[in-house]
Amino acid sequence: MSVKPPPPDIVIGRLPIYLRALDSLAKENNDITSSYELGERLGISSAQIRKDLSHFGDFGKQGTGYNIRFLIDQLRDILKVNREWHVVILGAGHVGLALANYHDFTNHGFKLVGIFDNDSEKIRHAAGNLTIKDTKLAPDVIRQHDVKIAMIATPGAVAQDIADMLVGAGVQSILCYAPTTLIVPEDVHIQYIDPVTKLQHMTYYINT
Amino acid sequence: MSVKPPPPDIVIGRLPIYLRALDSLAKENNDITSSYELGERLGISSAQIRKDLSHFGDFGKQGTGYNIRFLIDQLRDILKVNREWHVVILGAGHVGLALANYHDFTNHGFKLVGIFDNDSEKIRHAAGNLTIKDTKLAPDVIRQHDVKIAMIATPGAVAQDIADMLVGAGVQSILCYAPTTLIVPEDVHIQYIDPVTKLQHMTYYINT
DNA sequence: TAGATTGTTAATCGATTAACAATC
DNA sequence: TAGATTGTTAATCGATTAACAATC
Repeated sequence: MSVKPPPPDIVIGRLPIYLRALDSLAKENNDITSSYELGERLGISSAQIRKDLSHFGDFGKQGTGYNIRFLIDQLRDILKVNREWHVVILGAGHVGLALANYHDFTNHGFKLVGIFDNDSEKIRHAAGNLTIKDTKLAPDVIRQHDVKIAMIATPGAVAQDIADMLVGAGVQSILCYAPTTLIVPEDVHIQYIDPVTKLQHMTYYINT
Repeated sequence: MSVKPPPPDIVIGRLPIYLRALDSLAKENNDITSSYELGERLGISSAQIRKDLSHFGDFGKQGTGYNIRFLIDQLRDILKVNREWHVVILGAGHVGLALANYHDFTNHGFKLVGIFDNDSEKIRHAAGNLTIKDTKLAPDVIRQHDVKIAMIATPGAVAQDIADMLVGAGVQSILCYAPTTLIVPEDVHIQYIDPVTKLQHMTYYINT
């Protein structure tokens, strides 16, 4: 008896990209699309798109393609983004404040429920719809709002301590803007957003 | 006669992470390190680190490990970050302004030489050390300062037009904060930073 | 029906890991 | 010298692609 292996993480990572492209096709008043059209828009082979989707079900029709609304709904189910998630921000510097004002979170079901900083100068000031609170209060807020997702926008030097605190309070997903690698238990997922390392990746290829 | 294949892009992408870890080891007053220690810090196998580095040279000593200062210098050479790069920002919303105030760019040799927006309300206002200029002026500034790197922080809907303009003006590397996939010539490199797709990648794994 | 496009298989391609001789 | 760690090889593992029968 063979057990079906879980879909590869690299495939999971492409689903949000597919979803974004489908949303934009829907906004342009299309009803159906094909793996070819989608691949064209994303610079991905049609075979890869079909293979990726086949991990989760048969969503298309031979000869026709994919119903866009239907595929959007399926992907939103798979990714669990068909609900509202509560999110906290740690650090209220320029990055944290930009995140607090980023409307695409709300548009996609990510509701900000807290922003925290250690700096008493910043505490009680506004940030988007929120008021900056002392970092000490973060665990309480996380538990009260059943927060599973946090964004770290602190200096690199304190990011690991913050991550430990978040994990202790029940956070399972961390979006890390701090320029450092975090060590967390393996059931906690991290995505890194460090513009400097991304720029350094590209400078390799620049010919002057 | 066999031609050595170029190092894989996935390896290039890890070098900045190694560099960052080495910088932090150096700051802690270490002189040497090993592939084991580095792997420990980064959650990467020591074999992978050695293999990755071996694409570029023999940087270590058997029995001893790697001289940190030396390896940092080598990696900075390889990645071409041992010089100053001029960078422009397109879009002066919250994200663009946060980027204009992000000091890690300057610390790593990325010098901001322009920030642009279409909104006449924003033009002539300050952003970090810069003054926001009309987007129409971007091609001139890019050519004057020999800019090869741009960051797009505009709404998704205009990002492709902006990218076309940048490529036309000579930009080879684009860091894209706009939530869309860009189509560019193959000698132009793009890195995407879309927090929403990264969050959606992680929600898949959350158990409630 | 004829044309189009899926889902899937098998082949190819590429990346990671384990193991170890070389050697500091 | 003995212990440690590299650089490299071969084996393993995993991801992508090409091709096509199935079928709408």
